[in-house]
Amino acid sequence: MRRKSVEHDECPMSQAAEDIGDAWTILILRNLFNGMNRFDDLQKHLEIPTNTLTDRLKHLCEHGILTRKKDEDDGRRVTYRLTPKGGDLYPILIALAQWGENWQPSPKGKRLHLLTKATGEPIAKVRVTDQNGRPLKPKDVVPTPGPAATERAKKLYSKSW
Amino acid sequence: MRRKSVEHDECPMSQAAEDIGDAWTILILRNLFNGMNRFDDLQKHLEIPTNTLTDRLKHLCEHGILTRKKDEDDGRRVTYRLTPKGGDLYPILIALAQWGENWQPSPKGKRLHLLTKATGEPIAKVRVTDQNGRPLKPKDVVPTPGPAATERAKKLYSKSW
DNA sequence: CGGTATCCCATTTGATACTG
DNA sequence: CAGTATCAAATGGGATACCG
Repeated sequence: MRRKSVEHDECPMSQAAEDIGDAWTILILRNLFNGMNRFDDLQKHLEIPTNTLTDRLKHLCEHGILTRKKDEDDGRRVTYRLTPKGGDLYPILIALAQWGENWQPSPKGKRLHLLTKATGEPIAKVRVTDQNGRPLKPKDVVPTPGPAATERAKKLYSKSW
Repeated sequence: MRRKSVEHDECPMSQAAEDIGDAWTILILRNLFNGMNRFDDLQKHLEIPTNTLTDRLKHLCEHGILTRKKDEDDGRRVTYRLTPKGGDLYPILIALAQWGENWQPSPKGKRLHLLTKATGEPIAKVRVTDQNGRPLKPKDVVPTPGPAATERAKKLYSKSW
């Protein structure tokens, strides 16, 4: 989406969404987290047009979420890998998966189980907590504008609209 | 985004992203979590075109994320509120905010602090954990297709591509 | 107040073909 | 293998005007 009226760096939330909120991008990241890291594996598995895949990969590389490296043995071969910044998207993807599975269930049952490798138990639900691990609801959290907050953000959080 | 080749209910992750991944939608949800629940407050604060706002609100209502209720006193007045399904998006929004603040910092400093109301301390970083609260990395988690998984998903998670 | 209805235009999508 | 090039078609964005 291209917007005129909303400054680009206004909100860390929507800025993040702009970078990864696209559905193709989410699918690509999902596959990368599962170890699929070559152009044509992605293309075949997702059935994504090659130019769209190029576009998304380029965008992810430019934003430091992926690295693109040529294989040293085979110069034609390219590998995409998650950077630390990319790897840190993991909680977001898992939270999306849990929400989707929970609230938009398939009539046929579960699509995806996320199990702890060590024990085989399901992982915990991703939550917002305080430093001691106590769950927090929206009303328990105070969003406070920092020095780089826009006027708009300050307005929102001061509730003087 | 409209796609042809990817079945609509394939992946809970990308399906969730389709529902809320749009940047306007994220901004609207953010404002709703902050208690802004009227059409024209949203419109003025976000400077979003009215038809786009209508579109996003309708979509969110149709997907059970918001309710639209007319004020009993003033029949002209309408209020949008988060449903439980909508409220459960909170961890996703917070995770997006934390990632954006962390990895796409503004040169001027922090834009948003998220503080625990009870203590004033920053909230914890949203993480993926096991049932005992121990942090899990992608390699510690086994994604397992459930009964409703598509062939494509099974293929991905079996790594036989 | 809370929207609809139009309109136009920039962008994006996906198909197809081609290349180093 | 990993893309580029091209292109027609769809779509979505935003401005403006209007309505119950």
